[in-house]
Amino acid sequence: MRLAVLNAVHTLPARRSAPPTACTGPDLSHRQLLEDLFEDLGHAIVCERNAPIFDEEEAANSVYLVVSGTVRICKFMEDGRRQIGGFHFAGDIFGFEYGARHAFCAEAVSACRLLVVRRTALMDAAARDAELGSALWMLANRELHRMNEHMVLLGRASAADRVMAFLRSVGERLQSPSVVEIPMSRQDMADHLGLNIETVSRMITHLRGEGAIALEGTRRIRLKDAALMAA
Amino acid sequence: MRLAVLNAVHTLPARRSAPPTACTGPDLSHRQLLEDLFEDLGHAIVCERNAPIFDEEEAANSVYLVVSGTVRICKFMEDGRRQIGGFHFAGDIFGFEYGARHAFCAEAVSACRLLVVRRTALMDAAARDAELGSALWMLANRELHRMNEHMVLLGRASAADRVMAFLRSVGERLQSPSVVEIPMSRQDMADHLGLNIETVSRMITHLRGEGAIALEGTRRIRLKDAALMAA
DNA sequence: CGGACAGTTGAATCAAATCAACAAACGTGG
DNA sequence: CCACGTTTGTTGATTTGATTCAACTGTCCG
Repeated sequence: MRLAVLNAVHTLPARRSAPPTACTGPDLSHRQLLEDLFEDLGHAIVCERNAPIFDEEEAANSVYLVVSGTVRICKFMEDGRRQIGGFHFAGDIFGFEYGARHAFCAEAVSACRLLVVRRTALMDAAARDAELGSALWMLANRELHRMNEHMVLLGRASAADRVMAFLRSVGERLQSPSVVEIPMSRQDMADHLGLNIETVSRMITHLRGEGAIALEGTRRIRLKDAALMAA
Repeated sequence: MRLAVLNAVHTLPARRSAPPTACTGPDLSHRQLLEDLFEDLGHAIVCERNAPIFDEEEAANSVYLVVSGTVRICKFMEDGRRQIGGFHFAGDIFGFEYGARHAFCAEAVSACRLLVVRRTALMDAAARDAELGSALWMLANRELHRMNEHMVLLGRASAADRVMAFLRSVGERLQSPSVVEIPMSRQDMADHLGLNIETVSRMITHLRGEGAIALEGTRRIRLKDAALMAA
């Protein structure tokens, strides 16, 4: 039942400039350290919209840094339903694994530029450089933190709360808290929030009716102050 | 709305023997390394049932290794509802944080013995010893992995599937896959699975009716072969 | 212009929550 | 060891929020 997507990943020369919309969180120096490392050790790839980056069960050989674009981490069930565990935006790192194989797959939500390093190279570098090890450590913990928050949402929140919280979180992570340019489809949102597409759509309509948000296009949403306060 | 619990954490002399029911996962050597470290650097504490170990917002100064007993990681919402992010059993480590403060609280599900080390001591040791750093790394990734699985459950699974998956997972982690001695209450299960207590109870009754499980007491459940296969 | 997606809206259905009672297990003190 | 109160777990009736099924609208792109 999985969507057929074009596998179109081409290599590109690595570039030196920092990603434009990165750097969420307090550890700017750590993040810079990691970006430098990816630029030194890694190579760049470009993925077009919906291209797979790695599949579930695939050998987990590489780790990825998002330069631009958005990536989704997902898992498919037998019946074709999909759960999106999270999204990664510019500056985020994804793809490290506990085991030798990926437990989830990664796909490009929008066209993406990524930097890729071999997992072994990263681990070696981390073993030599304590600062780097600590940066990776912070990153994993931040991810744990994000997931914990999301579990609360999935376990306890109403459909409207899930959608609102999602919009807020995307706004923060893309560094534009009041006008959010959503890179993913309603279906992606639904699969992330444990809802179905119709419910997501209805909740957006409902939040608009309440005056919590305003639509400036289906993928461009303005969050009203009141809604931002209630965080 | 939070339950009033007795704060009764006493110090105990450290002990050398390995925890009896530990060691899930392939990294036995890493786990041993961490346990040795906790015994060298840490001190032992005992918590009685329902005692808080740390609270949300509390400074995240320490990291904990479960010697025996069960710990729950939870978050409370304004309306008093609770989401349990996960449980920790003998051999598990919990309490590291991305920020300076805990984002969640930890409580003893049953009477517990824990080993505690200062976060700074652990980080220093990890900075000196690459092997140790890598062990911590593995641990965080395993936790990410577990959370991802749980998010799929919360987002997409029916009540019956959640309960069944939970019983299987507890069985595995306690190393008794077919007869599971559940250490937590139905309410704890409900708050972990994003269900309410009545639904958990009904699903257990339902699974019993289906022949997937058999009750040997409310907290002692036998998982039938068929149910174990369907993993 | 027309076909394919992506998103919205409506009506009917259903799974889980809620409200309410009851039963079983536990622990404490007589 | 048993009586009693408290906590924990189960079951039933009803309600409700989200899903499902279905139709329709808007938008992008050849």
